[in-house]
Amino acid sequence: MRARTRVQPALQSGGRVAPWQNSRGKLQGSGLVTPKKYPMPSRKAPPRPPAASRRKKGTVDRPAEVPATRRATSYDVARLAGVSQSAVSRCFQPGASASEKLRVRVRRAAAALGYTPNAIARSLITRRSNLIAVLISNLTNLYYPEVLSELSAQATIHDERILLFAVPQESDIDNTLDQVLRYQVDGVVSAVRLSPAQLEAIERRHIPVVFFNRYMRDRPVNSVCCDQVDGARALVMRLFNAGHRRFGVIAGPKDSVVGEERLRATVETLDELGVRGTPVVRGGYDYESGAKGIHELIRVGRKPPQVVVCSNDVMAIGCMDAARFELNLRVPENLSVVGFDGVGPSTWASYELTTIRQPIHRMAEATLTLLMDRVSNPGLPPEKRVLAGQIVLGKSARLD
Amino acid sequence: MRARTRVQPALQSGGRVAPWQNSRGKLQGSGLVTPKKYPMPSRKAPPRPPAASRRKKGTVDRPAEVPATRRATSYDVARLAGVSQSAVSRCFQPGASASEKLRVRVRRAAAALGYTPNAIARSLITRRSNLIAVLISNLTNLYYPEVLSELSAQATIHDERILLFAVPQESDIDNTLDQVLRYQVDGVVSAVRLSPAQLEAIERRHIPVVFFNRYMRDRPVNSVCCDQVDGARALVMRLFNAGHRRFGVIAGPKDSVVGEERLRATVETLDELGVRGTPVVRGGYDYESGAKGIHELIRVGRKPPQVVVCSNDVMAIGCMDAARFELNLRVPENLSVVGFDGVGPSTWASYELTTIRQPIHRMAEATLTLLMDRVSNPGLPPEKRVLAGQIVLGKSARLD
DNA sequence: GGTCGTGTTGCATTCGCAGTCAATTCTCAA
DNA sequence: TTGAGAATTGACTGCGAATGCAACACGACC
Repeated sequence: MRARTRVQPALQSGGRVAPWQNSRGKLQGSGLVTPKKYPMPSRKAPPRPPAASRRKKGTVDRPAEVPATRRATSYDVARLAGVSQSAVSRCFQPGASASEKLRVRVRRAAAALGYTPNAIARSLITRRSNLIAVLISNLTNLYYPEVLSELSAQATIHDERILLFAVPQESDIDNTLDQVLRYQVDGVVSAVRLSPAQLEAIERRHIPVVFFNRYMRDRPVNSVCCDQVDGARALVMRLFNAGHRRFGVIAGPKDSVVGEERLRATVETLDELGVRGTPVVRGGYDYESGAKGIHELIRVGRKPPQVVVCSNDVMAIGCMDAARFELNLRVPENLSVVGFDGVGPSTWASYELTTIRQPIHRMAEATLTLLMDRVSNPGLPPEKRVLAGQIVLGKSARLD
Repeated sequence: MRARTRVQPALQSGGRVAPWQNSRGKLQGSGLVTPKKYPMPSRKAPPRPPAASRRKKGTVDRPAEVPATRRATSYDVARLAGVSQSAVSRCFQPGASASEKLRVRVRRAAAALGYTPNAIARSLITRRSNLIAVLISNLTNLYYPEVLSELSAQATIHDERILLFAVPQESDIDNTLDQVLRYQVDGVVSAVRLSPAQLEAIERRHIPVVFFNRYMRDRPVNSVCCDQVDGARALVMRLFNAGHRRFGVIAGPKDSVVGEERLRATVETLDELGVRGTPVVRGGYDYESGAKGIHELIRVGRKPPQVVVCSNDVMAIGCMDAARFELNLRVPENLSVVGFDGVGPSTWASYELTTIRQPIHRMAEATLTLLMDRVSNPGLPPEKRVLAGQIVLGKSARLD
């Protein structure tokens, strides 16, 4: 039977192995080898079949495949340096036992061959991929880029790489999760909602999960959140104390746990202050939702609101723009608007939003700490860390 | 010789191997094994020493380690399904030869054990990690999140995962690159600048690189760009035809190749139109740069500009805000402002920026096509794809 | 010189899976 | 019923690096 078609023909270095070139670099044969040291190769790599990358017209011993010379392995380095593979391995590990002399020698050989340790192979045996899956949804949502940026910085500190899964909608997460599991990630940071079954699928593999600004209602999970309740509460109180009485709320979708929390905190606080029947409209956390939201609030209420509490900044911005350019209202003179998040554009001069700034840096820090603690110590119980947000007093709301 | 201690005691299911259970699943001994099929285990896994995860007080046969049951491997599945490991492997490969009966049987066993193929191990042997490194700098820059989002979608289409490297400044890329190389990525998409030496380090490992909206001046590389020249040219012409004569430019930093191209195209077009001596100030592509820029332009020119051409949208927005709120100018009546990129906020009602929208979706598509072509066919020569941008006529510039 | 301790290095094995080759079973026509 | 060919399945090896153990080297000290 002829050789089967290769799956990855372009990446194979060639079919056969030269007899002298045992692929493992072990010394074979009966015993006529130098007993002490490895045979010192002439220089560079031992003679190999001519690299097909520079093949000439006639040199076709296989159908059009472009083998490209194999990447150097620790065996190659070992051979060139005249040491064992283990020695090479140890030279690239921080804590391993190896003399300075050896290290120099090995590093020189490695440099000559352009050797870089293969993290894939290392992961296989150490059972540590140094990979963290980050699940994130609306990258275009202004809030997430900063989160991702901070998570990345923190991951680097913990010597982890980020495997990014930008899930398009909050849909088809199952396929994504399958990939997450295949890659043997050390941990998962999820800024998207996971069903209990999905979470279980991950935990069944003993992979720790930390939710970012999100948690699950009916089950203890690791999570890092900004304090929605306190923030919303403080903001509402200030607005109330400044004399506002007619409130309106532009909330997020119902399936957003933290969004609901912001909403609940807002309404409850108003309740305590004796303000009832505040109209609430739903949005999708995007600009258009904010614009539509203010129109709707005006439509449903008996009198237009004096202040609109939005569940995030982008909606607040949409609300402000619509109020100014479509409703001819002045902000904050005729209408106060507050947001939540403290994203970059909230500070732009056109908006100067009054909002709750999330401590994203510290949240990312906490997230990775929580996660890595659980990587090295799988027995730790779930933990929720709630960090206080910071009120930013902009000019979008009249606060006396 | 007694059995050696295992390499990863914490992750092993137990110290000893049952006589029938050769660690590799090989049948050993002279020949007294069932010739046809593998011994069907009672149910689930074969009898093992009690999992130490639920160890009791007395059951300490190893020092306090938290083993946590090992993840299921293809051998475990094979044993449970009563087939060989190869069979299991084939059942999880799309094209492989396996009967429907076998597939069903294996999948059932896999489900029972919660088995997921180990992509790390697979990569080791196939020499394909299905990982793509994406190097990106200012994630907070409004433009990049959308890029990342689109790249991610495209990567998924090509069955690749994204290994994200969000490099803090344009600094210490060398360490980052080292990690890129270690992870045996199939390819690299770089939205950051690389030095020739850095690029060479990657190409030496035969890893294809595609630059995103960027290229190298003195050396052919794969790159996908938006047409800076045509875009800038068209925009300037329209502005000129609308009667503008006094231009000002807020450009990017000098080391941004595409930024320089935008600048050069702008200045050259103006030159052709007979407009000379246009003042140019430099910014860092951020909001504050735009604000500072307009002040500076007014300071350096004899007369204030009628129109400011900014090298990106965020600076244009900063410029507009400063013009309106600090200089009391009306946009576009007293000052026209144009940007470049077409990021989300450019369409907000407060700005309605006139800009060149980059076709990010198609750029991402082209990027991955270019890259994957070179993964499967390393011999392909470098290629540069330039896609036309689209003029967005907002209200930030008077265009008659 | 001998003994012990410390530090360095090599050997052999292992991680989980894919692919090769050979053996076996199945299919269908003669 | 048999044989040829196709389809399916299994045994075995190796991808590249890490690591327990053993062997060795070197020095200090008695």
